[in-house]
Amino acid sequence: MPPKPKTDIERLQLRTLIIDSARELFVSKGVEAVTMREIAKRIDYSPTSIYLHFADKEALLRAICDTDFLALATSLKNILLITNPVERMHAMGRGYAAFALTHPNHYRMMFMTERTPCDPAESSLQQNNAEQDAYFQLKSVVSDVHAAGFFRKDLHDADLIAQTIWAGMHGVCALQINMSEDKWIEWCSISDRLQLMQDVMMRGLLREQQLREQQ
Amino acid sequence: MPPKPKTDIERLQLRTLIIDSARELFVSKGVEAVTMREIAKRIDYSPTSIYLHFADKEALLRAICDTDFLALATSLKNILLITNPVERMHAMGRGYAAFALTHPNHYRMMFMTERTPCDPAESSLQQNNAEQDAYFQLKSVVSDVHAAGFFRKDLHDADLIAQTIWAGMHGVCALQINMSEDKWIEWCSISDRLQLMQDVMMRGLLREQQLREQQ
DNA sequence: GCTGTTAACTTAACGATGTTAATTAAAGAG
DNA sequence: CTCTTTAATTAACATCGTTAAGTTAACAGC
Repeated sequence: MPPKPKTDIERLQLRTLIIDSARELFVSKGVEAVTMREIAKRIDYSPTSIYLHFADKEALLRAICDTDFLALATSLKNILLITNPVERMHAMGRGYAAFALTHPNHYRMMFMTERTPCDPAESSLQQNNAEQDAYFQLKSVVSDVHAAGFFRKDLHDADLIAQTIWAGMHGVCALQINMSEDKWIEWCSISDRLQLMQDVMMRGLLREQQLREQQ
Repeated sequence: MPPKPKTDIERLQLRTLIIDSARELFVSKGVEAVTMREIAKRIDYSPTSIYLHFADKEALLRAICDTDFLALATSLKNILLITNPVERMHAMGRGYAAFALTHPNHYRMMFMTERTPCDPAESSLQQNNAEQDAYFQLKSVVSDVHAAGFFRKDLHDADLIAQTIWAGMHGVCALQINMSEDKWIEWCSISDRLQLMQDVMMRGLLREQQLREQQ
């Protein structure tokens, strides 16, 4: 029963319906449960209809990723309002970890799964937009801390600092998501691990004087 | 043409033949290329024969993992001979990253892939064996540094410290393996990122006096 | 009003995958 | 020589992503 003409709006609605249905499956049952056939069943279409909106499964997953990247940036937005730059940087780390640990499936897909590299040109998100680009948010905060002269004197590259902070938080979150059930390791509590990582980052990056003041 | 009796040695030989063949495929073409049928073709057996030695694909992959965990511990063994404990801890970090980045496929499977948690009871490796357990190696080094009184005065839990160091190195390596092709980020060189992470860890964990001496 | 053309959608099918069931062949035991 | 056991095989199943070939309905032009 296929009526013919569909406005751009209707096409977009169906597209987002597919994405939402796929995400529901994904969140509740993990990435393996996301099959084209199951998605189709949920929205009462045939599996092949999905291919009218997405080139393949990979493209569909990347569309989900895009909305998740936006969700991450959105969840961090309020933190940018904190005036003290060091405190803001600290809060960014906490906010990032909170997102990762409350949405582990999303986080895994975004940062831990092998996937064709994300090209900004093909993304629906705007790079260097403070509302959409979480890396830009982090880099901005790092730049502010640097402009205030709070980093150690040999640290100048905002990208390098941002990527190191990211790596530190990512390391804790990724191990937690992937390995926390592993019986080989006697895991300390995730809050202790997060706190020590943040502490180490601060001590390792900031001037001593600045450390005392934050205290 | 199945001759009947097989000694335990022959059974083990075939088992390791399967593992080796699977690993070859895995290393050269990635985890997706590892199919039961392809493995079987390589060793001139039927696909179902593999199931006489492994319960399922997951078990086979875990067997590969086990040999890789051993390979990691072996590659770090010489580092334990370094006398200065701080230098040893530093070298452990470098050695770990070197393993991760020269065997990215293995590293991904060991630490970045969703898999049923590893139970020490079912592993072929011995926990807390300095030749086989890389985490034990790290924890030993951390304990030595702690015993020497080189950590900051508020740091006492060797597990917590080890897990934080691990998370820091893992963060850098995991982002490199998974995201280094991502065009969204202007990645700094991996050597710079590794060095800053190690630097931050040292500054964040060690007493100031100890930092100056290492300099 | 009839007739294409085209868009939306479906059914059928292909090839590949992990895995199980049923079967065969050979070596040893009695 | 028969019987059991074991290594291995072939056949098959269900499921997956994906493509090809149809089907139906709305619009355009005459």
